[in-house]
Amino acid sequence: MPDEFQSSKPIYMQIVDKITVDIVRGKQKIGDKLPSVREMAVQMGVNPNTVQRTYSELERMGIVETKRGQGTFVVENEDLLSEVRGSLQNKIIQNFVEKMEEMGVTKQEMMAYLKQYLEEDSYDNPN
Amino acid sequence: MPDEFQSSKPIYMQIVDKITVDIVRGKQKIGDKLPSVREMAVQMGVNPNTVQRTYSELERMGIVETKRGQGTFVVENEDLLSEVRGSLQNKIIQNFVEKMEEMGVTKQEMMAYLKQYLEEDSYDNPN
Amino acid sequence: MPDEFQSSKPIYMQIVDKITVDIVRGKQKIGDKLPSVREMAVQMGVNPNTVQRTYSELERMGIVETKRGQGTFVVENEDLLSEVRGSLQNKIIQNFVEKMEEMGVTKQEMMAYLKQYLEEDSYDNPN
Amino acid sequence: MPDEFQSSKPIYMQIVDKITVDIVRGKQKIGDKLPSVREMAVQMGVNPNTVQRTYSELERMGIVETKRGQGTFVVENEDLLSEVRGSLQNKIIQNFVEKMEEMGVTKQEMMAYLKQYLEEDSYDNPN
DNA sequence: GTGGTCTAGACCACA
DNA sequence: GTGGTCTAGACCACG
Repeated sequence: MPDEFQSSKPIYMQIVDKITVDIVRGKQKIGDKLPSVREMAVQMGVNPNTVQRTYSELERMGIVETKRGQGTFVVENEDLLSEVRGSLQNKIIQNFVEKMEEMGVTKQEMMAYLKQYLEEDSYDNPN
Repeated sequence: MPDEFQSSKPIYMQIVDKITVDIVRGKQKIGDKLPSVREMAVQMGVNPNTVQRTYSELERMGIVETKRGQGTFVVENEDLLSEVRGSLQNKIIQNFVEKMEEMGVTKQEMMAYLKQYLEEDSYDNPN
Repeated sequence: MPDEFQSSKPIYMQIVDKITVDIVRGKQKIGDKLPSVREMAVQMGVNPNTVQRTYSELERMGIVETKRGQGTFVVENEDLLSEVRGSLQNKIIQNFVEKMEEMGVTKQEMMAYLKQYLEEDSYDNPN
Repeated sequence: MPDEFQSSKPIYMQIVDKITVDIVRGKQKIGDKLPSVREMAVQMGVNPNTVQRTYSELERMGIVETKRGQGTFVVENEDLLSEVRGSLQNKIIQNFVEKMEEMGVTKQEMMAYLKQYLEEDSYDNPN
């Protein structure tokens, strides 16, 4: 099995992921204006073109819309955002299960280990 | 020069991870001889130097030992392997929890979502 | 410096086209007074200078005439307007045929496709 | 009605259109390799990045696929290409009908004018 | 000021 | 050699 070593995700996609999470978990609210391309470029320490590409991708995904000469805004469509949120969570769970199965862990064990981990964690950080 | 963006893990480390998993989950048993550097290089489709670095790293981690003129063998130390196995699993769980928390998911929800996912999955793939 | 790519037609020419169509299809009748340069500029959301150039061009084309102190009027020459109308229609047809030929569509097919399109369209919008 | 003047389509989209037509009408056959990004850039008198963007868009549209280190190829899916062809033709027809209607031409007249135009054209260029 | 496009030139992983 | 990403710096149309 030659040839399947992951090269790092492109920067503009890493930013896409970051912003998507921010939007989906409500850190950026519906209708909010995102920082301008140039601002965001400075914040991220990246070239404006890279951010531009990020914003294009976000628009293509439909979770952001741009108004000419005004800026880029979180789309006002709660349903879409919910859907994206669900899909992201599912991907995380799926990844987790796959990796655990690869380690030879059964489903019952996964549940047990997770429960244990969360309970230990709760002494410092009760929830 | 942005620096907060992850570049891909070096290939030799990706192979380290892969072999570690193979050993820890018993695909490579205690005392087994690993393929020679050249063989492994062919199998992985990479340069022998890369495999050499991989084996060095595995030896440094203590889960493999080289016998001059004979080859590279999985170390005969069940306790160590157990420890490594536990540590790997913990890392996977930790990563999962962090990502879910980043999405604003509470611990209760994590358990519920995972349970649901595993149950859905079981129709085709009962375990 | 690539040069074979169309840059957008100047705005004043786009307005020329628009007004020409309005006149030729009778939305602006023979002898009608066009809005003043300032009015039209507001209507179109452009600079008055731009409209000025538009009116000059329309006058050069002969389909409009300016009377000092009174305004700009559609020329009272039905024949000329007919001619312009025919020429515009011909340009549209020509453009259509060229594009279809570029797609490798034969003349018979053009007729057939157009007929089909118009008939489908007629369920909602009979004419 | 201020504000609807067409700015020229971006160069990379003009190239997209051009290549799409070439593919769809069979000038570029199924499985054919497109010129490399750099070659095409020279041919078109354009920056390689612009062509790169064109190729990305073509891939996004699904009518082209790229093989790492090998090149960009026309996708081997006759059905998809047929569909695209139909859609392009429809767009041309639709544009034609809209413009003619804007000129106050009825459907019957469109058919008649087109027929007449095609027949006149046939003296030089019989088909 | 905003987003969008384009060029020039560079570096990367891949085959 | 191929496609893909990134930077730097420029210009545009828009509100």
